[in-house]
Formats: sequence, structure tokens, C-alpha cells
Amino acid sequence: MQTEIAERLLEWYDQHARSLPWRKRDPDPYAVWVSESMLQQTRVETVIPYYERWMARFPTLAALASAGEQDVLQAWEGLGYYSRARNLHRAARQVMERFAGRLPADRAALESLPGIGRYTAGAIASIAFGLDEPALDGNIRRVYARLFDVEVPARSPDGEKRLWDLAAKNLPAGRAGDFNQALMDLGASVCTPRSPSCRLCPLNGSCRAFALGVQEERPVLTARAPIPHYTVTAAVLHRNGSVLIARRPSRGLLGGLWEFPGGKVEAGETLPQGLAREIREELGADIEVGQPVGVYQHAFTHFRITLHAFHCRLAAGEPRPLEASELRWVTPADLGQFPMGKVDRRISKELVRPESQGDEF
DNA sequence: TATTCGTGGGA
DNA sequence: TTCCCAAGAAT
Repeated sequence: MQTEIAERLLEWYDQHARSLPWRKRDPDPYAVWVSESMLQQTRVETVIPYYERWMARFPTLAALASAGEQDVLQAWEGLGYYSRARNLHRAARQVMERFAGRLPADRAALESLPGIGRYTAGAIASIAFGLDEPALDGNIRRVYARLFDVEVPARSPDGEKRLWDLAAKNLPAGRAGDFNQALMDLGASVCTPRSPSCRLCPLNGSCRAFALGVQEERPVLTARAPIPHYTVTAAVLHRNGSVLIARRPSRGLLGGLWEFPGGKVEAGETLPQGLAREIREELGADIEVGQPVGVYQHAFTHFRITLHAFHCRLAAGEPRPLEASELRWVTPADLGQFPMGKVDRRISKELVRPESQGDEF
């Protein structure tokens, strides 16, 4: 049956649906999957240009599966949460093996793939395959917390269960994909986190929080942890017009991306304990720390850093050639080929500035 | 179950 | 400046 909420929301959606590149009459499941992966914790406006480039570069699931991981990470550079790209890539290869190259039209099967959790499985199932599956993202969570005045913290186990139950209970049969997307559009444009436009909301007559005047108090938030501050250094090691970069471990922070060698230090240190030793062991030469390139302050969601970058060079002598190593000598012109996080990309661009080239020291 | 994972934008 | 947080998932 169709609830009054669904009826009014779908009517609103017919008039106000945003036009987005991945929204089509007969959606390509792969395209929906790509968009949902990119949209995890990321705004629509940020995703659109990445989505367009991605679909031009990897037009099909098979094309993605046959691509190399470095190319995949390169296409993702700047979007953040890089495990999404690695999981998308891994999952594409699994789909080729396990599902004959076709994304399964089944919630549980979707959720068995890396990078597809409860939300994304519901979104793909409903949007791409027309199945009656609920989805609960940040927007929908907020809309339901207000509509039904959910007083428990939304991110608590109890709150999550209540909200998923609401998402399932209010789902209209037949148009679940439109309904889920309508809830997300409503949350993004009307039922916003702060100063919601309740006067324009098609559901204001059904909204308990609006009736009680507590829209801004819903959803109930939980306190967030204090943000640590780290001091980090990076070595810009020059030799014969090239610089040394290192590939980060494939898991964890910026996994699989390249960086200028360095890491966390105690305040006042120039290079991390161990880096000089690693360089010496890999290259057979001592590293000499020279002039600072710059100081970079960066605030991330969960931590802050102050990064000190230094021009460095090797002591006299011929360094060993690198083979099968996580280290590479790269010319400034080639640095763009290596996927990097924001901070290291910024440092790499400083290198190609005329006044920063050469081995001034 | 609580943490860990980026980046950019808005108030 | 500071805080929040945006189509979450993995561990």
C-alpha cells in the first residue's frame, strides 16, 4: 500500500527531482554503482566531474575490472576515502568471476561485494533494478528522525534500528527507487541539517518534529571525539632532476597512493626516526636535510597536521638502482602520473614552480 | 561496538 | 576560526 507520505513525496519528486548524470530512465547498474560509491560521504557537486571522467575512462564494468589499480586510484585522486576506489576495483573483478560480469539484482549478493554495505545495496537494488528495498543514508536518516521525532541518538544502535525500520515500513511498492532518491533530494534541498525550509516541505503536515518545533534538534547527535594534532615531515629528495617518492602500504590511510618520504615526528624533529635509516638501506647513501620547502597546515575530519617539507639530497656517491621497490625516482613532469593525496600533490606542484626547480639547497 | 578512513564547503 | 558534515563501509 502507498502511505500518504509516499504519495506526497513522489508527487513532489515528479516536480523537483534534480537532473543528475547517473539518473536515467533505464539506468545502467554499473553506472548507478559507480555513482553510489563516489557519493559515500561526498557531496553531489563534488562527485559529478569525477563521475563523468570515470565513466569516460572505465565505461563498463569489464573495462574497470581489466584496469590496473594505479590507474583506478589516479582516476579517484582528490575524492578521498580511497578504499572506495580499491574496493570498487576489487568488486568489479569479483563480479566478472562470480557473476559472469553482471552486477547481481539481489540485495544479499550485492552486499557480499567489497565496498557495498547496507545502504549501497539498497540503493542499487531499488534504483538500478527496481526492487522494493529500503536505503538509509544521512539525508534519509535526518528526514525520518524529524518526521517521526526520533528522540534517541540517530547513530546509536537503537536509533539505527528504528530508522531502518521506518525506512522499510514507509517504502511504497513499485517506486522504491524514486522514493529513496526523493527522500535524499528532500534532505539535501529542503530538510537540511540547519535551517530546514519546512514551509516548502511537502511532508510538513506529517512531520512530528515540525509540529513540536524541534526540527533543529533532530536527529539527536552524539558527541564527537577530540581531534588530535600531529607534526609531520616530508623529504623532497633531489637527484639529477628527479625526486624520490614512496608508495604507501595498500591498506589504511591513503592506501596505495604515493607520497614524499616522511611521516609523523615529535615536535622539533626534522625527519622521522627510521626514515634516514630506510633511505640508507634502500639507496646505500646517507640523506642530507637542506632548506625547508614550506609548512603546510591541514585540517582533516579526524585529525590535524602541521607538515614541514624539506629539500634534501644524498651524500656523495652513486645510489643503488631501485628494483621492485616502493621507492621511485620521478621527474617533476611525471609526478602527475602517480596518485597522491591532497597534501603531497600540493607539494609536488610546488616542485614544478620555476623558483623551486633545480637543486638549490 | 568504536575507530578509521579525505576532501571541500557552508554557516 | 571552528565546527559540522556529505548518497557509509570495513575492521
